Amino acid sequence: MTPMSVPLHQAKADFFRTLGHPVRIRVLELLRDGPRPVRELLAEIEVEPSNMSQQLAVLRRTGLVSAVRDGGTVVYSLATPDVVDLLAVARRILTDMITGQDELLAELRAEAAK
Amino acid sequence: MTPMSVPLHQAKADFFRTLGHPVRIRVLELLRDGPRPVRELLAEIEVEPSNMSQQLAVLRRTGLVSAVRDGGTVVYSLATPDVVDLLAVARRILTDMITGQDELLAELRAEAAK
DNA sequence: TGCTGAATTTAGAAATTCTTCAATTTATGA
DNA sequence: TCATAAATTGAAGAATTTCTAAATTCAGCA
Repeated sequence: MTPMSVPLHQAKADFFRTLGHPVRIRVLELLRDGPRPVRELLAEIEVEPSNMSQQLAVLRRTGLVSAVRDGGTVVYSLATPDVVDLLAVARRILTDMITGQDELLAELRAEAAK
Repeated sequence: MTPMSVPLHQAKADFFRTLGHPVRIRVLELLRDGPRPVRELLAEIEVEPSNMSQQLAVLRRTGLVSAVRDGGTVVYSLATPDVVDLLAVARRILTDMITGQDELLAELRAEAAK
């Protein structure tokens, strides 16, 4: 049996890890609605320009977004529309988990009221 | 229009970050096929028991898996079947992205054929 | 009780990631 | 050419995460 996919699991982990940053998540969500120049991303997300560039570089390296220079500005867009699905599934899971916590909280309250 | 709350983006990022580790990914994939005791997870994944416990603790904290004690062993299972969808979408994106890297691509295809 | 296997916890060092600041590139307009 | 805006890059220190090893908990059993 092949040394079963150590690099594959690493690749998957690396992929998810690039999503593990609030600024990068916000960028992807903004790009869901279409391409945007860095300037606009900076207007919507509170972060220093250099930090934004760093996070954009991470997304670029992973291949999730692509950048095109247009004169003085650089326009970013999603490299694949599949990212939209991923964010949607993630939101569904988070919604389920938070709902579950609410239910648990309700149970605790009911128990305390006895 | 109300800005999406900062804590929400943090929650999303935290969620993805818990997926950003090869051992944790591997555990979730094994649990896809059903509940398993820690002993079996250790038999399939090359990692020290204490390290495994730590990664399982991360998954537990996030609410992705749940653990039940059965005598001397502890059995883990997926907390929500949605995780399966998430892994599937992620694989689809990876397939698209790494078309140039033949080795990884072959492994992904082999996995899809199971 | 004392022993053993299974699993977790704790603590610390090692490695990685994040943030910030200064310097640099690229294009545009005076 | 010079100046400026937009964006990126590089490097350092701070903050997190990860890994390893030792100690601990828990259940079952001689």
